[in-house]
Amino acid sequence: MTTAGSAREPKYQRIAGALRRDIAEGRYAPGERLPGENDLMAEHAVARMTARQALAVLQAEGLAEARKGAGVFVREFEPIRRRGIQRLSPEQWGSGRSVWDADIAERDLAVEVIAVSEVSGDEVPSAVVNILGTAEVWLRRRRFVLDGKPVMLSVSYFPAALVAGTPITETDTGPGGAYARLAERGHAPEHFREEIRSRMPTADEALRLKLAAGTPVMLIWRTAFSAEGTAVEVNEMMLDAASYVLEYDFEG
Amino acid sequence: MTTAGSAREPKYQRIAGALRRDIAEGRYAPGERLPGENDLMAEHAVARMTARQALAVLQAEGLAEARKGAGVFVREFEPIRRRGIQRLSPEQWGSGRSVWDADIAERDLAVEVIAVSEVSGDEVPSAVVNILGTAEVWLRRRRFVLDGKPVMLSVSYFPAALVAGTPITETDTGPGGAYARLAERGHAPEHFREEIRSRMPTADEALRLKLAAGTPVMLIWRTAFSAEGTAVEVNEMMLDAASYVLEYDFEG
DNA sequence: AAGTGGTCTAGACCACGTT
DNA sequence: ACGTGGTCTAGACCACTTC
Repeated sequence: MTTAGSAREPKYQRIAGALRRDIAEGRYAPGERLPGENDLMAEHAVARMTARQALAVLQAEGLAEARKGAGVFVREFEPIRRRGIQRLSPEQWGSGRSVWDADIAERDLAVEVIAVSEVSGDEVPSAVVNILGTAEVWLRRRRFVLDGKPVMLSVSYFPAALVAGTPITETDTGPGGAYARLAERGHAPEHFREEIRSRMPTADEALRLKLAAGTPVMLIWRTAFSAEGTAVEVNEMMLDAASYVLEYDFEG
Repeated sequence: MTTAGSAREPKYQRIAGALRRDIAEGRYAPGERLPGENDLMAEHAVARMTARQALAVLQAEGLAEARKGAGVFVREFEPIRRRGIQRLSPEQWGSGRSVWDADIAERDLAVEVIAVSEVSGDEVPSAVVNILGTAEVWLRRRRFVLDGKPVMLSVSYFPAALVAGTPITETDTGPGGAYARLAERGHAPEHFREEIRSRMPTADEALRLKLAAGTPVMLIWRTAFSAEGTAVEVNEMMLDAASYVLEYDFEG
């Protein structure tokens, strides 16, 4: 049940369909340049706007990517495998490694700490207040950059009462990261919940993640609970969906 | 005499931004109609294509939805909460309930069995062959429809050697579903792995899920392993991302 | 019947990247 | 310098929904 190509398929869909088939069948390889607006106008005898519309379809599907002044190219990607469960075991952060280390072995990674600050009241999203049970929190805002491209934005919220005076309130949280510090204070995270959504980014979000058109984001909201069942961290992550595969292993 | 539009931001982005703000601040409620092309042309003194482009931005972000002949409307969502782990415990399918029952309590659900067939060789995706270790498989293709809208497409693959002669090869798998039948044969699924990706759908996929523009899909590839560690099922699911929140609970 | 979005044309100027 | 995609205009006809 593909195309159906029935009587009245719009021209731009027809053109887009032909290009899509060519990409799928490898006639245009990842990274290769596709026929441009002028090529399509000549080849199919259509107006510029119609050729544009055809290329826009492929970009909206995430199959192609326009580079100003250069052309439209077939997209290529190589996703990061993020293991949702093993990566959070104490063996990971207990040994002085951050959980992120578990994800990528030998690629050029930079973790930028954008902000570490104490906030309260209206400045804290009400969903976070509800989960943590307090509006007095420390916030850590970070950006993860892989091979020069931002792949994830992250905001972690910690109850101020638990982390005041620890390195969690500083740029460098020390060996093992924030979870190791929480454990030293007797609030080791033991139970986790991750909620996953996906949607298209706003213009602003697309800018901050340098997303190509047609790329969704995945939103992960993680809550970490201590042994007593109290929430000790809420972490809102926004991932470039083209850069990630999430993996969860569990017993039935 | 064009333009030059005072600032660097294109007109259509300016118009889209104003509408986006209005939506965020509740001046247009979910389901409500937005100003149409003609309204925007008059209000901002622009050409039809420019007004269209502004509305296209909001649709691409998943914020708005066009209905032919009617107008452009603010989208509304009410996601299904899919619990990735508890839903697959033996208590669920062991008691004669299908795992799906765990997701939605009181909404109008229909599970359509599209196809049940034996396939082999080239007809089986090579990724599936690699995991199951055989190219002789039974396939079950289903569609899940909630409140009249398709929300998930699913294809399950089972090794033919394990399921031949069982109700898994028929339309109705019986109480507890396929997993209960596997358990009766001594191949109870015990370990699961789910891989999650997200991307924009192709035109064909959007049609089959009746997706609004600007809606990504989430792809879940689940592999079920028996106690001996052999793969007994591979399930490829494609979900309407606007209809789902995935949830995973686990210990550190 | 009126209004809506969907498609399409045939021009134009611009900012940008490659050459 | 040239070709590329990005933006924009001012028209047009169509299919569809709503009244």
